[in-house]
Formats: sequence, C-alpha cells, structure tokens
Amino acid sequence: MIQLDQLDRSDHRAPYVQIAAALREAINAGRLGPGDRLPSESELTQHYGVARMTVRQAIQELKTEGLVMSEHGRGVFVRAAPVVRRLASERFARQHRERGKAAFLAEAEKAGYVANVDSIHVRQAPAPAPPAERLGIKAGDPVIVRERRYLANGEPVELATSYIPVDFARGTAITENDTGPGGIYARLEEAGHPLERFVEEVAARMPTPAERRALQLGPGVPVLTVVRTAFDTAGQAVEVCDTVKAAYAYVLEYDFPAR
Amino acid sequence: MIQLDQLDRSDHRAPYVQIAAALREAINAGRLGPGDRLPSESELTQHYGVARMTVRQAIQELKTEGLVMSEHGRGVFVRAAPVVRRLASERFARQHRERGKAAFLAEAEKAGYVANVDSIHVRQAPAPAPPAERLGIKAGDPVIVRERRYLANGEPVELATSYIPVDFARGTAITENDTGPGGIYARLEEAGHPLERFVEEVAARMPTPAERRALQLGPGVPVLTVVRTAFDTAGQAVEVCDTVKAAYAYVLEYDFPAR
DNA sequence: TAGTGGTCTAGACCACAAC
DNA sequence: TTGTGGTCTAGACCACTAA
Repeated sequence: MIQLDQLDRSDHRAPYVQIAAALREAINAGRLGPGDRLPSESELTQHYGVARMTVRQAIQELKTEGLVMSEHGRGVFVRAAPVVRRLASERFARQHRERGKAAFLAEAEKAGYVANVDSIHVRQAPAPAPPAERLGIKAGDPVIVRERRYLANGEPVELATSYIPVDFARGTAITENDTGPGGIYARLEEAGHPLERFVEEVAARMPTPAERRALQLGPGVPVLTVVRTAFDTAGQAVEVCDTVKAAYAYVLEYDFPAR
Repeated sequence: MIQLDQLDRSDHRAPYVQIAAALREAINAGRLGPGDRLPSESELTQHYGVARMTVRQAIQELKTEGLVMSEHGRGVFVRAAPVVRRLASERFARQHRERGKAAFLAEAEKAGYVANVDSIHVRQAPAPAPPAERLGIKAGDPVIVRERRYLANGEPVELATSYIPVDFARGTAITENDTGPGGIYARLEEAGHPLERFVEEVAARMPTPAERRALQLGPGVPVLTVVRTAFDTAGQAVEVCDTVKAAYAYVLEYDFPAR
C-alpha cells in the first residue's frame, strides 16, 4: 500500500476530510497515477483506525470532485488522465471545408486521435423555443433537426443537435444522413449562404441522467455546453448547433483582438 | 409535510434511489419551489420507515445533482434559479479601459447588477509552471501574483489570479492593491505594452474544497475555468489570468469569423 | 432549549469481479 | 472462494440555528 500520513487528532478538520486530503495529495503528487487503484476500504479503515463509513465518506468527496471512480467488486480507481483536445477557433476555417473535412474530423486529425460519429438521426420537426429565438424564426416553425454523437478513440465525448430552417436545407444533402465532404457548412455555402461568423455561448452544468448514459459519465462529472450560431454574409442565422461535451475531454480555446 | 409516495418494496431500485426520485419529482413538479425547505431528515426517516443514513444518502444524491443545498442547523433547501450573466468578448474592449473601467465592472454595469471585489492579495512570488509556460518564462522566475474574488449582488461568483512578470510591473500600480482606473490592462498599456489580443482557454470541472468554500458552492456544483493570456503588439505575453467561476452564474459568449 | 444537519461507530447482508 | 464496493441499521455525540 502507498505511503499515507496518519490522522492528526489535534487537527480541527474532520477525519474524513483529512483522509480525503491525504488521498488527493497522493494523486496530485503522482504516487497514485491515472488508472491506479486506491487502497481498499478495509485497508484504509485499518490504516486510519476509523469506521468504514468514515472512509467511504472520504472517497465520496473524491468522487464528487471527479478525481476517482469506483467499480463495484473491483476497487476505486484514479480517473484516467483527460485526453485533452483543444478546439481552436480555426476549427471552422473555410479551408477545411474546401478540403472536404468537417470540423470535428479536421481537429481529430491534427490532434492525433481517432474520431467517429454515430447515432445520426435526421428529421424534420417544429423548432423548440431556444434555437428558434437564435435563428430569428418562430417557435414551432419547421426545421431540420440533426442529432449525432461524437466519439474519440471509441469513447463518447460529445452530443450534438443541429437546427437548420427547412428553407435553407431544401434540396441539399443536409436532409441526408451523410452530408458529404465538408459537412453541413459546406452545403449551406453551396446553397447560397456563405458563412461569415459564428457566435458560441459556453456554459457548464451537471448532466441529466440521459446525458450521463449517452456519454458514459460517472457521477460527479460535469458537462460543457456550447450553443453555436452560424451567420451568413447577409447577417442571417442559418444554423444553431447545441452541443453537450464531457468536460474532462475538452479545453476550448478562443482567440480575440483587444481592439 | 408535502405529499410523497411510500416506498415500493417490489421495486428493484434501492430505497435511497426511490426516496431521491420522489423528492426530485416533487421539485420538478413545483410542489417544492426554489428556496423551499425539504422535509427534515427525521420526518423522512419516519415517513419512509428507514434509517437516517438511508435518507441522508438520498439527499446526497440531490446535492450532487446541484438540485438542493443543506444549511447546518436550518435544513435542506431547493436551490434558487441561477442568475445568468453573459460575458461578451467585447468585455475587454480598449474603450472601457480608456473610460477607466475594468472588465468585470463594465460588464456589471451593462447587465445591471452590483459588482464588488474583495480579498485582494498582491505579492511577488516564483511563477508556477502553467502560467510560466504561457508567459514564455521559466518556472520559478519572479512574477507579481494578484489574487482577488469577485462578487455579484453580494454573492461570490469568481476567483481570479493574475500573473505578471516583474519586469512589466515594475514602477506601476500593478504592485498596489488598487491598480487605478482601467485596471491592470490600462497600466500595462501605459508601461509600453499596448495590448493586441487575448487567448482564452475554457474548461469545466468540479471545484476543490477550497474553491467550494470561497465561492460558497454546495457539493455537486461545477466550475468554469478560464485561463486568459494577454499579448501585446510585439506578440509578447504580458499577463496570464487564471479564473474559476461558479458555473451556474455564467454563460461565456464568443464571436469569431468564419474566415 | 428544541430541532436541524454533520460526523462517527460497529456491525450486517448483498452484488459483483477475479482467481 | 475471496475480496471488493453497495446498501442498510440503530444507535451516539456534536455544532449550528432559531425561538
């Protein structure tokens, strides 16, 4: 078992807080690396001379912080190091579209991981209020809804839902499962809507149970949400893309002038 | 006490899961609104006929989801709806600095809430590795470290730590508690470092216990982290600002061209 | 002072994983 | 079969809040 300090009974902090701190320190110092198993609950109860519930409370702290995850019958493990992907603002550069690459795939190629898309579901439906507002249409107006899930090295990392007013999608591959080289944005440009700018709204929250399942997230793991609105050169919003990303897998990078 | 179904002993779900589900449903259905107190632990143990730890585990679930927060000696309360603030990219526009406003205060004025800054702590110290790398200096080189906490309407919402190489700060108010009109960036520009661009790296994670205390976050509430690097017109990184924001209080908005 | 949540003990039985 | 974590019981004492 790894080296862990004993409890300091003169410390005003509760024993479970001290135990959690000792384990956290061991992880941060690298004595416990990604994927390593923590000492078992019975080892910890003996080492610290406390009841099992006290040890479990310490571990609960670390789970809530997203540092560790437990596997029934196997043990408690340090969460694997995040495969951090930087999504630079350039990821939507037109040159990628001209070369036939969609943004997620272009980024994957650069960062050296294997990207996949699955669960593609395309349908026409009435627009929900939040995307309708951003598109400048009325809630309930018909839109093409494209849902898909992105995987990196086989792990699900992002859920995305795009909303495109039917008028902009008619007669294009946007209504197909496979949108062809360059993806949705290439098709919109061909259809007379050259893109000028994007607006992204970034926030974070805890996932819903459905999102937890789809992204295979343990408890205590937050998600990043990004709502991107694409505008054409006429200033018209042509697409809203609502994404939910596993927070551990992403760092979003933005570059902007000081003016 | 509000209406709650009894346990279903034929249900395969654990009692604490059923109790959590019943309380969650009461919140979502509006029988328990924001700020309302949940039934006390003793009321719930009697109602469901279970041990106190079982009830506490159910409440722990809801805390992890960010639905409720507990107050020692008072009770467990449904969390109030978030007050969302948008921080547009323009918040660092030079015009604000010229008018003598720092970014946070300029944003507050626009959005109509009362902003405060407290716990300002300024010191000189060796640079930790992450900011040093972004500043293009060696870890351990001396930097001015400015720590502060931002409050909106009296609630703490953000912790910020800035790192400025001593060479850029010498002889300026950057080493003072009060940096004067326009803040750090105005002083850097006066000192011969006109700002050209910013890079922000955005991510989300669960807070550390210290961050939880400083931001008065319940367990199960994530934070947004933003690391901003400021570059002058010579392409030199002149400041790194590391911020931790209460996720419920922020939506970050970015605007960028399609190129 | 009464009621609330916070922490802790010392057991118990169960489900799951690995040998 | 052994060891792991998951769930639960029935108590205990403490710290905080409000009347």
